[in-house]
Parts: sequence; C-alpha cells; structure tokens
Amino acid sequence: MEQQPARLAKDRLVAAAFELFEERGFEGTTVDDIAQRAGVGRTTFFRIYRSKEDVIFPEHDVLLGHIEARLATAAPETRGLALAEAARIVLQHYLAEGELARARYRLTSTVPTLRAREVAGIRQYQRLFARFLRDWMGNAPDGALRAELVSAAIVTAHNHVLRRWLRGETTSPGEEFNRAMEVALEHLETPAEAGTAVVIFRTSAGVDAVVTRLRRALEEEQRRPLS
Amino acid sequence: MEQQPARLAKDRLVAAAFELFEERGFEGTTVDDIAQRAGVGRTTFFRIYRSKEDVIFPEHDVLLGHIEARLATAAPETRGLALAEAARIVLQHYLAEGELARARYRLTSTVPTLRAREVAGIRQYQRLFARFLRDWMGNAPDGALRAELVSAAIVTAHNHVLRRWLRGETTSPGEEFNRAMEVALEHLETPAEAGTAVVIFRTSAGVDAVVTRLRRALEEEQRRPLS
DNA sequence: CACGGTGTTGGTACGCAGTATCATAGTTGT
DNA sequence: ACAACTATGATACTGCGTACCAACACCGTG
Repeated sequence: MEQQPARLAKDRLVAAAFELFEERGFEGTTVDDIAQRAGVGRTTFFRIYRSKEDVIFPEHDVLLGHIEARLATAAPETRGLALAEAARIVLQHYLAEGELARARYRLTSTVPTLRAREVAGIRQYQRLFARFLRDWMGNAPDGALRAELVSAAIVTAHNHVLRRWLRGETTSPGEEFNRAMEVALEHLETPAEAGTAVVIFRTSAGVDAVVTRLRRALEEEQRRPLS
Repeated sequence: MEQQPARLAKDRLVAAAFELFEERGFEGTTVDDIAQRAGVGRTTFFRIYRSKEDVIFPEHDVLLGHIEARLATAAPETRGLALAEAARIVLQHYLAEGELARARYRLTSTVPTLRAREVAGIRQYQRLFARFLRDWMGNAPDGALRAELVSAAIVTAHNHVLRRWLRGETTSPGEEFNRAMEVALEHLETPAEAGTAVVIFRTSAGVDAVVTRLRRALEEEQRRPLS
C-alpha cells in the first residue's frame, strides 16, 4: 500500500511525471524522482515505459490503431468522410485529455528532444494516411506523390486546429476542424452533403476551350458523387 | 600532426563517424571510437558537435540560412518561383553530397532516434516556408492555415523526390522535382511562363451558374498574371 | 629570452539514462 | 504445504553529455 494501490502504477507514473515536469522541468527531474513519487522502483518505471520521453506520449500507439481501424473500414464511396473522421479521432482524443494535453504541449514547445519525438509521432500518422491513400489511388498518375500530399494536408489541417486549441486561441475546435478539413481537401473532393463543386483546370488554351471542358467535367461530376 | 593536419578536425570527425556507423552501426559505436579514429580527444568531439547525432546533420543550419535568404529576396511577383527555388536548394545540396547523403539515409531509416531528429529538421524547413507564406498572405481568409498547407505541400513534394533519389529510384531528380512542385502547387498559383490557369469554385448552384461565374473569373485572371 | 595573456586541446570526474542480472517477495495451482 | 510462475526492486554496468582543470601552443611586450 504505497499511495493508491487501486490506481495502476502506469497511471501513477504518468501523473507523477507530469507533476514533476511542471515543477522542475523535464531535464530537471530524474527517473528516480518520478519513480519515487509514484511509489515504485526505478526498474518498474523502465519496465512500463521504455524511456523518460515515453511517459509523455503514452497513448500514441493506441491512437494509431484507432486511425488504422477507421480507415480500414471505409467503403470506396465514403473514403473522403473516413479521412476526416480518422483525423478527428486524434483531435477528440486530445480534447478529452484536456489539461493534460496542454501540459504536454508546454513540454514539447520547450524541450527540443520532446519536440523531435512529437513530430516523429505526427509523421507516423501522416505515413499511415498516405499508405491508405496510396492503395486507394491505384495506378493513378503521380499516385504516390498525391497520396503524400493529401496526407500531409490532412495532418497539417488537423495540427493547425489542435495547436490553436492547445494555445487557447479557440473555444470551438470541432467547428474549426470542419472548416480546416474543408480547406485542406477542397481541391480534392466534393463533399456530397454540402453540394459543393470544385473544378481545377490547367491549360494554355483560351477561355472558351476551358469552359467547354469544364462543362463536360461538371456534368460528369454530378453523376459520380465522390472521387 | 595526427593524421591529416591539413584537413580540419571537423571534417575528420564526420568522415570517421560515417565510416564507423557503416561498420558497426550507430549504437554500436561510441563517441570515443569516433574521436579516436579522427585523432582527437573525446572532449574535442563534443566541443565541435553537441551530440553524437549532430555529427550526422552538420549542414542543417547552413541550409536553413540559404533558404531564408532566397525567400527573403523574393519580389512579390516572383514569390511562386522563389518557393520552388528555395526548395530546390535543399535538393541540390543532397544531390551534391552524393553517397554521403545516401549513407545518412540508411542511418535515418534504421535508427529511430535519428529518424526523429531528421523529421524535426524537416519540420524546421516547413516552419520557415510557412513563416514567409504567412507574411505574404496578409489577412487573407484562412491565411495561417493556408500558409501551413502550402508549406507542407512544398516540403512533401521535395521529400518525395529526394527519397526517390536516395533510394536509387530515379536518375533525373531535377526533372521529377519540377513535376512534383507543379503538382504540389497546381491549385495555388499560375506560373506565368507556362500560361497555366487554375480556377476553383465552390457553390451549390447548377452547372450554368458555375460556368458563368467561371467565365468572368477566367477573363479577370488573364489580366492579372499572378495571384 | 623571459614573461604573462589568450585560446585550443585532452584528461578526469560526475550525473543520469537505459540495460542486464539477480534476489525476494506475492500469487496461483495442486 | 510445496512448487512454479510473475512482479518487483536492488545492484552493477555502459555510455552520453557536462564541468572542470591542467598542459601546451601561439601571441605581443618588456
């Protein structure tokens, strides 16, 4: 009966770590300090978390799993929605964390090694999105590149809103997320529910030729609800 | 007169480090090993490079400076070009490094901590681009978000081509870079030299209304060469 | 030449992260 | 009650990174 034997050592370690990081900073606290405050031995800390940094990102792998599951269950017609919803899973996770997420943000903003660790995690999200997009695109021209561009746009839009919320610059992150996702993907797809049409042409021809091609493309687009 | 007093210790350390990393792997070699092969003391190593990882990314800060200089000298009409050229600076740097760049790629692909360090560097590039784009956009709607999206697209396109070259999947990275940049920015701007037109509409109106508005926009676009 | 000043180098010691090993519980099954 | 298994914590060790200090240059000045 150290402190709260009911609470798992895993959670006690996270709580102790964040407390101490706030009090003395990341490099100012040793693993011994964390373990001691959590009421466990140093060995136990490393048995649960592989490194001092790991205790700050405990749910990362779980989140990756959720995203993959959401993307894997997407039907061909609802892939656009699946992308947005998968990204929203991450946002909602941070929102649910509340102050803990903000504490993590303060740390990653301050300590370079933690910043590096975080962007590496973001990169994993991006690669996961890109993997699915790559598969969905088949052998489209520039498929690999476009898959990476779209995944980058999704992750960037998500992080933009998330960081605004973390900094306290918005109180309606959910709505901003919708808008950001719309902007990020506006040149990619046509959200069926909004009746939005996006048309992109590249040509050196005159206006009339462009309009002709556009009319054809628009009519074709109305029959197929999603790209 | 240890080994080659003409060559600076800085360069000898880099050479020794990459040799040993190839022979024994990153974690298999100690800083003592590197210093010894370079003919200097361990203290000197840490005096020149702050960490064992730093010796792998020695030119990073210099590159950041080059990019910033290129972006800072961009006239308002040539900003699109400046973005592409700034990104190309990085590509050209790696191409000039040749086998050294490939050795670094092998390391970052293998060792997670180096991977994290590299993506952190990439993130710095991206933030640099975003900073300039943000300034250039003034108070446009969603300016901050769009600045981040464009910078993400640039960096993603660059990395796509760079990685293909690093993996030996292309022998004409310069041309692929042009194409990738075109794809990444195709919905953003109108390269004057190519006579390209990009038009984006969002509406719930019918085809005819869209076409009317498009015609007006296209004609207006032809008078103004760049956004 | 002697002299102190300055700057570079290498050696030693230290703190701490992370790994490996082992002894000691506590738990479960029989 | 005894054995097998698991979880825990203590100890020792390697190696990174920092701090400090001594040795050795290369200066110009007296």
